[in-house]
Amino acid sequence: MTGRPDTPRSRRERPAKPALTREGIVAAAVAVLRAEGLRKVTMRRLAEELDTGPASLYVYVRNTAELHAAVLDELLGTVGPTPAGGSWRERLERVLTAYTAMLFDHPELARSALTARPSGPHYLNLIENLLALLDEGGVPPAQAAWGVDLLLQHATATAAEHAGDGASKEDWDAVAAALHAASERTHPHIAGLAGPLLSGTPQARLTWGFQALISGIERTAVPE
Amino acid sequence: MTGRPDTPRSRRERPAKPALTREGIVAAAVAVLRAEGLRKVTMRRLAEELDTGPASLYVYVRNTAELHAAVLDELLGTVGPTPAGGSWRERLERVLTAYTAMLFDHPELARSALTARPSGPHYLNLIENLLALLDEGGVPPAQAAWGVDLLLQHATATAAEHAGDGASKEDWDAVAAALHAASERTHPHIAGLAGPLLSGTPQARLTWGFQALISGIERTAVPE
DNA sequence: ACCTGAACACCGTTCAAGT
DNA sequence: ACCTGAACACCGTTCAAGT
Repeated sequence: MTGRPDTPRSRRERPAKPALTREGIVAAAVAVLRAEGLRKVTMRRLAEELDTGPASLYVYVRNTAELHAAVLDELLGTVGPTPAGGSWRERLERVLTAYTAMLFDHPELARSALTARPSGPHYLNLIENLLALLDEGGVPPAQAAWGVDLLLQHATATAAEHAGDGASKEDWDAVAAALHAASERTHPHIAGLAGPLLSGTPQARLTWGFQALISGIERTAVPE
Repeated sequence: MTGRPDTPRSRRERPAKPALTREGIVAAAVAVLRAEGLRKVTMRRLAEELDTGPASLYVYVRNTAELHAAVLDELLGTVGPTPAGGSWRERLERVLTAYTAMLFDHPELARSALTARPSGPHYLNLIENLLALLDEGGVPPAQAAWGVDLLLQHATATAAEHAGDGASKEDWDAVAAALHAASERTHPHIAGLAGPLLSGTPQARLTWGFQALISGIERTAVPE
C-alpha cells in the first residue's frame, strides 16, 4: 500500500490550514468576488472558504460592509497609474474613467462603496491624484476639495446604476416605456425630449457628466 | 359576560382580511417603512402583515427591488409642488432640495433607487418639472435632458451616502482619520486640504453640488 | 487572546397543489 | 386565475465555551 498509516486527518484535504489574518480574509473575498460576484462574498461563504466558522471572521472584520470596503480598496490597487500626456483636463478624465471602468466590472461593489466609503491607501492615492490635477488646472483649492467628492460620486453612482439585482434590463425598458407614453398634454417637455432623455451610451453619458462636473467645479465658489 | 358567544374566529382579530391588491401591498410597505425602515420591508414581513404567505405577493410584485421602487414613487407623491417665486435657478434648487429632503428621511430607499430606477407617475412629474425649469432658463434641450439625470443622481447618491448599514459614523471617522494622517511627503495635496476636504454640512455640500451641476449643464454641449 | 459550535432570528424565491 | 403551504437554499451576528 502506498498510503500512510491509518492516522486520523482533517476532513478536508488541504495543504495546510493557513492562519487566519485580515489580509487572508480580504484575499479570499477578492477571489470569490472575481469568481462569483459580490453577492457571494458573505461571511458564511468566506468562512467555508477559509475552513472555519463565520464567527471567527469577526475577530478581523467588524461587519460585512467593512469587508466590502476593504475589497474595493484592494481592487483600486489594480487600476494602476494613468499615463501622462494631454491637458490636465484630459488626464483628469482619464483617471476618472479608469476608476469607473473598474467599478463597471463590479457594479455591486460600487453600490456598496456609496454607503461604506473606502478609506484605504489606494483610495487615498486616487484622491491625491485628482487634487493634483485640479490644482494643475488652477481650480481654487476649496472648490477642488469639494469637487473631488462630486466627481467620485458621479463615477460610483453611474457604475452602481448598472448593478442589476437581476432586474436592470426590464427596469430600463419600464422607464423607456413610461417616458414614451408620457402625454403631450400633461408632460409636454418629456414628450418633446423622449429621444434625448434616452439617448447616449453609458460611456458617452459618463464622459459628458465628467465634463459638465469639471466645468461647474471650476466656476462655482464654495460658500463663506 | 360581555363577550360574544364562543364561536371560532380567526387567530388574529382583524376587521376583515382585505383582498390582496398591488396597492394594498404597496400601502402596507409604506406603513412598515415609516414605522421600522426599509430593512423590514421584506416579502415575508409584508405577507405576515397582510395575513398571507410570502408566495402570494409574487402575483402582484415581481420581486423585492420592484416593490422598493413602487414605495419610492409613492413617497414621491408626498413631496408636493414647489412654491413659485424667485429665479428659475432658485426654483430648480428648491425642487431638488425638496426631493432630496424626502430621500434623506429614507436613505436606504435612496440607495435602492440608484439601482432600481422608479418609473411611476410621481417620478415622471418630477422629471417634467425639472425639464420645464431648465427650459425656462434657456438651457439647450439636449443638455437639459442629460442634465436631469445628473441632478437626480446627485440628489439620490447624496441621500444614499447617509444610509448607515449601522456603520456610517465610525466609517466617517475612519475617512477623517485617514485624511488627517496623510503624509505631507506622499500626499501633499491631501495634507494641505484636509480642512476643506472634510468641511461643510451635508446641506451646504448638496446645495453647492446642485449649483456646480447646473452651471456645468448649462455650458457643456452634448456630443454629436 | 484567539477561535469556534451552535443558536437566534431572519431572508428571497419557487413549486406543486389547491380553490 | 388566484392563492398558498411548504420547502430549498441561504443570510448576519452574537454568545458562551473552549484552547
